[in-house]
Amino acid sequence: MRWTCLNTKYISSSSVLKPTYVTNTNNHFEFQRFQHYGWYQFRAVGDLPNESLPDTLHAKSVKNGSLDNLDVRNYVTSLYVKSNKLDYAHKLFGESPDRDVRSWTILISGFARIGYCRMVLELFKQMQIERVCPNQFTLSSVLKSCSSLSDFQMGKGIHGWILSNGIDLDVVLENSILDVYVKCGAFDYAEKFFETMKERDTVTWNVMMGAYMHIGDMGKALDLFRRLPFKDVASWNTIIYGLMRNGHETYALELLSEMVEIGPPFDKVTFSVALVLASSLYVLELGRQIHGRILRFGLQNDGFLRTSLIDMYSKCGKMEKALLIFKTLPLRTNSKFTCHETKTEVVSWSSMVSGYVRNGEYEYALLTFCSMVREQIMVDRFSVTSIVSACANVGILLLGQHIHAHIQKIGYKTDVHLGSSYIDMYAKCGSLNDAWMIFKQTVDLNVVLWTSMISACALHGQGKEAVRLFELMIQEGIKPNEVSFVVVLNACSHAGLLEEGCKYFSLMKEVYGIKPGAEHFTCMVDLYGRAGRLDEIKEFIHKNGISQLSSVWKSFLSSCRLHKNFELGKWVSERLLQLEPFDEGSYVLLSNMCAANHRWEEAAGMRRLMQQRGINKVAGQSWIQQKNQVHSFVMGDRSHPHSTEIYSYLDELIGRLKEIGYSLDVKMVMQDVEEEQGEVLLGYHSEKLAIAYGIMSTTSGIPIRIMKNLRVCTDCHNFIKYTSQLLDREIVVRDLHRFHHFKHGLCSCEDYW
DNA sequence: CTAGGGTTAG
Repeated sequence: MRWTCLNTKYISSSSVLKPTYVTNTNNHFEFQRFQHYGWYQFRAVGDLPNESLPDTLHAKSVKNGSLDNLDVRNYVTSLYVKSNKLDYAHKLFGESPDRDVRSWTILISGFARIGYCRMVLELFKQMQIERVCPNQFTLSSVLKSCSSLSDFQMGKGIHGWILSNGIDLDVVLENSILDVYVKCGAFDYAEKFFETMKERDTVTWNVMMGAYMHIGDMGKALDLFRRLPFKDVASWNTIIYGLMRNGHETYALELLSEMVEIGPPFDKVTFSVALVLASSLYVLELGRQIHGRILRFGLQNDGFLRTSLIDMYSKCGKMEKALLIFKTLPLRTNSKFTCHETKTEVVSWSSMVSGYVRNGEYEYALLTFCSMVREQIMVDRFSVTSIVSACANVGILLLGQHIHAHIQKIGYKTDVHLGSSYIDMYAKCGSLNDAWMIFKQTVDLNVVLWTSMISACALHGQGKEAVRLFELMIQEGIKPNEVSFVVVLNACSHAGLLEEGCKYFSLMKEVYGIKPGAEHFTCMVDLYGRAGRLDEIKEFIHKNGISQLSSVWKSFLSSCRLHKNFELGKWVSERLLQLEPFDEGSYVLLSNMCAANHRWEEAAGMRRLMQQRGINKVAGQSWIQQKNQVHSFVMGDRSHPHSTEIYSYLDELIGRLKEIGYSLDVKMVMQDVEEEQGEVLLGYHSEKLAIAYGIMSTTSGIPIRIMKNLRVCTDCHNFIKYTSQLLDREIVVRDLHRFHHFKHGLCSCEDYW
């Protein structure tokens, strides 16, 4: 986990986030937004010779009275649809005195094409009320929308209706039905239906292949692919994408090159899939080559490929490149876009936002998000989710609340994606209560949501509560996955629950068949270490063959320090330095272990070695938010405008604390600090300065929240405990790994962090 | 006027 100190002056101006769209919580909400940004400002006409044709024709037919004719009206409507003026088409349709199947179909297929599924279903409902019998075209459009929305009931209903009304089923319609079942995850239905199909074409096979890939049955999918008599581009795309999603990137890459040799030429989707493949393999070179091919094919202006490129570069850590691609986005001129292009424009923006978040550049993420709002780009669910996650990592509660309110104003309901981000955000911003509130309010709880909540508890030192939740989750019939186990093992190790931890570790392997990864092993080593079972760690490492994992050795070493086992620590550190000769953490750990055992000479030697090897330590920094400003402090810092007052208040405070039993251990301050080392005397560590400022500048009663980029040292931890007692003040400290809640002289971590 | 394949969460 990496925290960032963010300067809110750039982003806190609340006017920036003023909601600009129509707020409505009913079903038409999406439609209104589309109207607001979408088609009405667009004039592009696709394949029409003259963009004003529908309007001209419309006006003409009104004049000569031919608009009373149903066929003419249908024709004009279809022209509007073609030119992406769906609002006009809809209006004309609504004003019609009579409509036939064709009128409905034109409109429904138009909305289905641009992916506006809710409108399709709404129209279909009206159609039924007016007792108009749908034809095959209508039905397949409606089914497409059902599958996009994963509306199983609706799809099943339509299927039943088709059967009972004796509608002719052709391949296209049958494929649509099959697709609905697959998309809704009803594989038993899909398979049963597949058996009854009269005719099967390439599309049918592709759908089935995709279905097998979706449930992770690679064998069946590959078998099908190999036996397929005719493979089109989509067959290749499906199989390559499926392999990749199932974690077989290398195999996917092999097939991609096979495709180059003997397969059909690439299309847009192939390029897109190939880019995702490059980024999941972290092979920037491959991505570059694909980019080159896209340029050669002249496809660089395709919206979807632009977002894929942005995504690839950002996943490979090249935000500058991503930004270059992003800048090729045509400016909004209100006349050039079609609906489809608007959609990919939105995705480009949200890709940028999530790219910045992924790369830890939260400030840019927030700025981009703000521009998005300002430029009136439709803020979609993706960008909203990303931005919540940016707030989580920035850790400013006020900002998070602000964004939360804004999202609610836009009208997005809290689904699982957003919900888990909210929980994470509130937890990381220090408000466990709000995290709980979101958790309790969300209706469809899935693994990710539960895992977020369990992680939230663990983060705030409530290990036992985390374990209780984990048990509850299993009782509710939710299957934990690998992340859930990382989180629960983490909770166990924080709370010192060795037995439970071991139980879950074997449960994971034996009952859930999850192969432990580096993180699980590290948690286990941590667990043994905190419980003081140092000898068992050696055995554990040997037994599991994990001696190449440096995180395991790091955890081992800090346990040696905790239990002051110098000899063993020495042995461990040799292994660690072999694995990570340039990692600052290893040196810091080692020097601290020496210090903990009063080996001052060796501790100093360690730091000298670091200097010789040119390894720099991250400077300790603490920050506190007051109103719209972030005040940050480093040790011994005098740059703050009120620094004189802060220091004299701190001295006075330390004096008063000493009266109730606090003693400043200079030696400890200088040495036993994991991160901030004692070049400056008297222990003006950054967190003390931040807390002093916090007390001075706020009224009593409200908790003081400070953040630190490193771990808290023992002395400061002590200092804060006494302060919370003396001033009867709640102090919340977020350090590198967790939250400490200080109250009445005690800390939620129970002095074990 | 019609089907299949491509980016969000812990």
